[in-house]
Amino acid sequence: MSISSVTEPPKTKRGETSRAAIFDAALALFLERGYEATTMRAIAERAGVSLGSSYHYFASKEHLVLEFYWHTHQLHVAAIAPLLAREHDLAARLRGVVRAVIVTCEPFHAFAGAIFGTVANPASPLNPFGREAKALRDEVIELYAGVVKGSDARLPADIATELPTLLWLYQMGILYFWIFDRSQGRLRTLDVIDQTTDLIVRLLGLANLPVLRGSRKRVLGLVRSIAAGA
Amino acid sequence: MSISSVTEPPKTKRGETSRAAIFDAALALFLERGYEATTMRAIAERAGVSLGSSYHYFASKEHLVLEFYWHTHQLHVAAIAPLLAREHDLAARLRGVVRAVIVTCEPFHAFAGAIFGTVANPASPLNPFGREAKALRDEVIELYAGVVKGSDARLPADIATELPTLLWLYQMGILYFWIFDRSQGRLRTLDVIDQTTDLIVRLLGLANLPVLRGSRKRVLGLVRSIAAGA
DNA sequence: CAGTAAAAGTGAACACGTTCAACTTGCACT
DNA sequence: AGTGCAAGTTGAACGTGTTCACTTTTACTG
Repeated sequence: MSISSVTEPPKTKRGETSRAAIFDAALALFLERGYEATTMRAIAERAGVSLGSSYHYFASKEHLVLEFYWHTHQLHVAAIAPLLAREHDLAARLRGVVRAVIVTCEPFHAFAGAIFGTVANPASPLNPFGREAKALRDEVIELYAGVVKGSDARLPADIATELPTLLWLYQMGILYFWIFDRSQGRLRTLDVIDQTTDLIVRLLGLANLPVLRGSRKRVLGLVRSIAAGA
Repeated sequence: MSISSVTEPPKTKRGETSRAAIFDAALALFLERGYEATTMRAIAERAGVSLGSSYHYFASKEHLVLEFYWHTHQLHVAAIAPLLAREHDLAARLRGVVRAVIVTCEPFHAFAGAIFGTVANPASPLNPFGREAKALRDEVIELYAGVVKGSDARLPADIATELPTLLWLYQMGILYFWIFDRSQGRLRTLDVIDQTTDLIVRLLGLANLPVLRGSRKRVLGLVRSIAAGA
């Protein structure tokens, strides 16, 4: 498990304490008031440090968001460990893992939109495809590689190579849908997850059919070319 | 052709002049310095109005971005008119229309990332799925409905209904890719467009195959359910 | 033409994210 | 104990987007 550092990690005990206090304060305030209504001054005050100190540990308010992503990612990893150990059917693994994403993030739904938007900005180096998010991105892709590898599904090599990246993209799509979902208990998102994971596994089974062979090659070529550029 | 108003339109000649001056100044400054480096004060100054006046016509800096989208949309519509009149092959129409999007937007590539990110924010009512962007969204979807309808392709009714919305989504995906594309002459994006439009048309042809029937129904059901929620 | 209400226009003031130069703390090494 | 230096800390100051109470201009009516 890698260290979830966004900027340079603290080098002293005191530093670690301050950094944690700042992030904890930020998370608490995001929950209480939402992202935009939470000011850096309020975060610093609640954390018991000065405004300047906050910027010593987090280069910007957005960096607090990236740290938040790390936080939820770790919650997610912990949540799915039992499932991944027990279940070996690909569809069930996929469904469970993606459902766990939105269950994990549910407490943060109210401010997820503001947070997602901030970091989705292509101009920011913190955007999902950008430099500063690479460590997290790689870890999530690795997670999905494990979901596929640990299943009893037998996939062609070319698909198995690109699938984890595609599933990472798919997870982002689900999260985007979830942000807009105002249904009770987020049932619509859960339903979409069930249907799409099923569909994905079904299409994977169909990919070997002669009629789809050509399209499959083209799709994978496209995915490789796109992934190479990012 | 609808009026491209973002907030309430001006009611006097003088108002129209001011509004246009503000937008023109904004566009010029975005081109010169980029989006973030352009301040509302600089826009007001170049437009020859006061800071407060800018906010009389555009409720926020983001609203200037939405107006910018209207602007490029109109350029796009004008650019594709000849093609749509002449060409009736669906693949060619689609390729031409999507290529025209990025050709139209090419002069703005440098600041497109900042602009896209600002308005993609799910927390903003200006986001592509949101209330304030509805008029533009509907118009683009209508444009793609025309692309499909004016072609000689014979599509099943259920697909024809949902396809325009999917193509609008597809266009946003292409734009997102284009933003990150740093290749010379944006050749990578053009290549991706050629391949994906071909692929789309091919898959549409395959949708009637018995093996895909089930998946097709599920995909369309999904699309309908997702579109209904937005 | 006078009156008036809506539209257009103004700039000072506010709160925010961020920067920075100066200050304090604590550890390593002699 | 003393010294040096990196890490940690500070809050005033800057520039930004945005708001608002107010003034000026415009268009229309009796």
